[in-house]
Amino acid sequence: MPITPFYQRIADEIRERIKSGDLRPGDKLPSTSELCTRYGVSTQVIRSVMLTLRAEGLVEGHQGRGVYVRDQGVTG
Amino acid sequence: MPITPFYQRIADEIRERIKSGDLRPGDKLPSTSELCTRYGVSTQVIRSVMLTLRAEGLVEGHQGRGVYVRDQGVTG
DNA sequence: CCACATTTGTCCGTATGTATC
DNA sequence: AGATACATACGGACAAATGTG
Repeated sequence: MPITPFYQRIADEIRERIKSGDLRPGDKLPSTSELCTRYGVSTQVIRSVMLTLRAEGLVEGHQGRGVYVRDQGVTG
Repeated sequence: MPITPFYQRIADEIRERIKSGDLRPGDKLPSTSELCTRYGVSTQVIRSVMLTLRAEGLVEGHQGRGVYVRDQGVTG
C-alpha cells in the first residue's frame, strides 16, 4: 500500500472541506506560511497543493490577497 | 498585459498538442530532463506542468517509464 | 538475482517579483 | 514606506519503479 505524499494529503483535506461545505465559496484559505507551519512542510508543497486545486477549479489565488474557494461548478 | 510564466506556457503548448491530436492517447511525452533542456527551465517547472496536466486528467505519469497521454474523457 | 542507467515522484531551502493592505 | 501574501523559479537531494544487460 503506497504512502500518501504530503501535498496530496493536504489537497485531499482541503478538497473534502470544500465538498462537505465546511469551506464555502468566497471563503479565504489560510495563508501559505500559515499552512506551512500547520502541516510542517515547505512552501513548495503548499504551492503544489494550490496548483492542483486550481487546476481542478476549486480555488483561485490572488496576489497580495489570498486564496479563495470558488463557486463550485462555475468556470467563469 | 501579464507575461505568461514558463510552466503555464509549456502546459498550454502540451495541452494544445493533445487537444489538436498531435499528441494522441498512449503517446509518451519527452522525459523530464529532455523538456528541461528543450525549454531551458528547471525540473520544478516541468513538475508544475505535469502536476497541472495530471490534475486536468490529460496525462498520467509512471515512475521509471514516463508520462503518457490519457484517453481523453476517460476517468478510470 | 544483481548492477546500472534512466525516469518519474517527493521534498527542502532560498531568492525575486508583484499585488494588496 | 513597510508588512503581508501569493506567484514564479532555481538548485540540490533522496526515494521508488522500470528497463537493460
